[in-house]
Amino acid sequence: MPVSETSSFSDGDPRTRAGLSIELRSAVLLLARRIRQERSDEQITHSEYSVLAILQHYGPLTSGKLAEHEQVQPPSMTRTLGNLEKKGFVKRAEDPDDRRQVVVDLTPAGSTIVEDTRRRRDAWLARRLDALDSQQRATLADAAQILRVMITPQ
Amino acid sequence: MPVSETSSFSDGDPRTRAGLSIELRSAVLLLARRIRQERSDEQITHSEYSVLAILQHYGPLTSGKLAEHEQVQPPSMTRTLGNLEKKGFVKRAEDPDDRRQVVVDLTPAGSTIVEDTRRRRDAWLARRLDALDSQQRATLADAAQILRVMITPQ
DNA sequence: TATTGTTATACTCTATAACTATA
DNA sequence: TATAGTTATAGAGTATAACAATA
Repeated sequence: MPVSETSSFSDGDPRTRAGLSIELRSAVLLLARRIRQERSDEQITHSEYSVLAILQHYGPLTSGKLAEHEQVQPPSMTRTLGNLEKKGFVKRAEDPDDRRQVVVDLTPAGSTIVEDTRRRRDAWLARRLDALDSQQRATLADAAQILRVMITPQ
Repeated sequence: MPVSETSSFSDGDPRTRAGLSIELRSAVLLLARRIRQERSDEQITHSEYSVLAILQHYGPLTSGKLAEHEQVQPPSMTRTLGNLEKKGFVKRAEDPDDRRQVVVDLTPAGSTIVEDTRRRRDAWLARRLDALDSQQRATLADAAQILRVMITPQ
């Protein structure tokens, strides 16, 4: 491998447009896999935790709104909610004003687990962020903002 | 929600340590899903493409080296290689010096498909990167480098 | 008719455990 | 015994298509 290379690919210099695409994609896919594998609390998966965290923040939401927030298709949310309901962490109820809609809310157990889980679930990533200097953290913070805008459906 | 907030979570200010963890995780997971869903060429999945790209760059590698490069367990790589072999894009051969090892290489069809696919597969991400200004792209490039180091097993 | 959610089904990605062949 | 890879099995996450209930 030539000494000038900083990555695995011959066009992988992240300062070029093609290189940025390659490097960003590779880094993002690896990090996503790592995050999903962090299951310090065996009671809930990452997707489930994510739904509980939304409900904790926003309060009761319909299945459709949750799917939209998570950018998944409705059947995917139905499945996640089914699992959460089986575990006793959410309850589903018909909206009395529009009985097609299902309003989802945390149970007390769900409230407890999402609070208890947050710090443990964050441990892996937080530990690595702590190992960075403040300049690097600032760069990642900026990057997260840019990515959020990029990802938002146009 | 306080006006100072930039995100969905009450501790989601990416300038705080907890907020950075939350924002980065959310952005990374969404982007990873989007990238995996980009299958402009229906012949290969993203994981398969990724293996072909490595082989194109490095030349023939053992199954173990490929698993290490992709940071997956050996059986995961076995499965991906099996799929690629069925599709005629790689061939596997015993290493004559150590017959436990399997050396994997691109077939001519594999070489063709990885080249043909690269630009199409990159289209979604590249389009969005092109919409950014050069300062934002530089930030993402820096972030990709930082993430690469963070992710690397310690 | 249009919308909301569910069921049925299938595919991708990944893992762990147990095994085979070779060193 | 140790290593490289495979087979068997399972689970998470997601999708599309077809459907039911309600508006």
